[in-house]
Amino acid sequence: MAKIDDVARLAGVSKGTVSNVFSQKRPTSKKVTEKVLQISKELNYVPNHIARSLVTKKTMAIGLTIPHGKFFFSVFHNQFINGVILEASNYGYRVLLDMIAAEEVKTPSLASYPIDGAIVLGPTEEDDRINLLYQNEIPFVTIGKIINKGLQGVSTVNNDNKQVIRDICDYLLGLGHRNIMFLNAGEQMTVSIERTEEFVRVLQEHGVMIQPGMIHYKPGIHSDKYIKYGYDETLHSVKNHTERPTAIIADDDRTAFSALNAINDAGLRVPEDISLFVICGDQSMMHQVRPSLTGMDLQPSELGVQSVRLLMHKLGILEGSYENNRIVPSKIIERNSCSSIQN
Amino acid sequence: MAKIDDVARLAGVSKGTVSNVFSQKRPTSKKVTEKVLQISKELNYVPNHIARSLVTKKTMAIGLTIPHGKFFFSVFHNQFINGVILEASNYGYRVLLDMIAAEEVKTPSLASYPIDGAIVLGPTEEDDRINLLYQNEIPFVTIGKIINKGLQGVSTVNNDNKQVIRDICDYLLGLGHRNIMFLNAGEQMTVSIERTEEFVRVLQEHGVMIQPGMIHYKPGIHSDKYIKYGYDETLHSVKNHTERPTAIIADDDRTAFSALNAINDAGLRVPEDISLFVICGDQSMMHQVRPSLTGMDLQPSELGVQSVRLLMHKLGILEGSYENNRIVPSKIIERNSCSSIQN
DNA sequence: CTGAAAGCGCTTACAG
DNA sequence: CTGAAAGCGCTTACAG
Repeated sequence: MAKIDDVARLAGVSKGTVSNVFSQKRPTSKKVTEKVLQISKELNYVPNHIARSLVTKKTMAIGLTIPHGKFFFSVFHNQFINGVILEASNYGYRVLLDMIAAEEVKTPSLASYPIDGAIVLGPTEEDDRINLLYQNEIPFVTIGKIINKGLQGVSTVNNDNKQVIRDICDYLLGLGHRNIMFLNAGEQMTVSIERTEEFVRVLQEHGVMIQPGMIHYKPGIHSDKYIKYGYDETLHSVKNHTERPTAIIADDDRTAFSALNAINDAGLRVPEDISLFVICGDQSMMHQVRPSLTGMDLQPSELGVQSVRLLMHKLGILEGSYENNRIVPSKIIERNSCSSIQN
Repeated sequence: MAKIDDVARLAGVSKGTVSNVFSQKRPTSKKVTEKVLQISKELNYVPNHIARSLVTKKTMAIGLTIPHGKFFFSVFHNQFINGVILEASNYGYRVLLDMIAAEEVKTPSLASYPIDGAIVLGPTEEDDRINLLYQNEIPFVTIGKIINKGLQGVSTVNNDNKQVIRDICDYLLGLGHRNIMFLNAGEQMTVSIERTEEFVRVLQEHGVMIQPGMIHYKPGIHSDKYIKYGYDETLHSVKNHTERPTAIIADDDRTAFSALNAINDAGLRVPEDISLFVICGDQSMMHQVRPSLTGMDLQPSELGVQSVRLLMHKLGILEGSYENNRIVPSKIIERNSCSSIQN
């Protein structure tokens, strides 16, 4: 590969000038510019990104750290990543997919991360990934709330989980439902905790007592119950004819499918007998299935876009003041799986 | 951030020695090793990845180039990427998500790609991304066949598209189906071309004439017909009671849903009236839906793993001889959407 | 608008 | 097993 010296020599200019033609950081005369460009094309020259990075201290890449595990990608993550890549490319940034494994954190014998900043997906309490970034002084943005008293100026992009649940409950209560079952996400996740709190609060505001068995949590990803989460819980509750729920809130589309199957297997129908609401699912899938599924649009792609923008602010690429905690709005998309209760 | 000079000075050794402690490329005495490690820990020192790359000419990153567009991520891509990341991390490699836009290719004013090799998803004929990689002398592996006479030693990982179609046809023919509708992928894709060829061949071998309207192609992603592909085609063919298909092969799960909806809307049932076969879909989704969908398991994750291995061979990381074109096997997963024809 | 030179933080023959 | 020095391919004050 040709290097800057080759181009400089053949173009009869200095290395600095060649550099400026490509970086545009200082003006170059039209004549010189053309000559340099022509020679570069002939030599198939392109500036070496690594060498440039070494002096500019910028890699023009952001890391997207994803939780370690085999099944980490959901449609939600998908769309999120989509938004991240698209927005990052607007600033000339590339995205480095990073799956920081636990072992890696313990043996930091590796070279420092070649990224300018990071976006952390699914942060947990005591998150090693975050500590690592913090130690290496790499600016980062987390998706979802992070509980960590030690760290200062942590930036977060998130849906308003409480508002989401409030909206859903208001919607179902408005349809006359009083007995609502909630198939929540994993118990240890901060999002689940917030949701449950708000779920209980809203229902109590409306004078609805929380019964045992009304709230369930998704089993761990390595549990064999993981894959059929929603089925047994629904079937069990539905068989109880006196107190059976008239509406079910499902964490994601897959859970909703399981619930739907259980309802059908019990000889009941959605939405005539039981309404079904999906918090987080693939919109086009929810649209195509019969009955089509009413649910929330959490705008994962927008979450991705906003997290990149926030990071760009922290990196000084984007100027102006900014809010360290951004909320991405969500809205209910009504389809055919919820109906008002028949008395 | 501390640098190698700081560590060397405080540890009372040369930079070269510090370098060796971290890289392990030359032996260091236990005493020196411990001292260096201790000082490094105190200073929070980690070798600078960029500086290292500049001299070693290795970035320890591979690029995953994905087609430009807003909806590029399907479940298939998902799982594929999953396999890529997991396998790459086994060799200490990171994955740079790259969405080479058309404009970018035209203005190569950007710095050379900081990657050691690349995996190209969804190559098309006359693919600018491939030309770019070729020009920059970056080793790459394509997923799916690439038609390009000019390039030598191109490596490819792929399913055996013809075998896939042959297996599917054999399966359906074995169930007694003779009138099979094929909802294929996009017309311009090499995979579609191969599939159609084989579809026609197998059916003709069994004495089945190809009728007009038996083979359809997925509209472009920006077409408004894209989202409902499969519905109109199915409804139209199903209404024709004398010649209606008894089996439908759908490119992906979404297309299958559309077909399923059309069949139901026409008052028919799957699989009693019409069998439905999915080529490429999310297995767990296909499992959960009712009726559960019989289809192919293309092992996208394995495709990812194999493409990384092949690339590692090309990079000289993995030794030994290797086959430049790898085939990942696929198998039929029988569920409840196909049944033998009732005469 | 352009050039000469120092320097970014490492690794790697070379020598011992 | 260790050190001194050159060099990886750029950018960037500094000077003109």
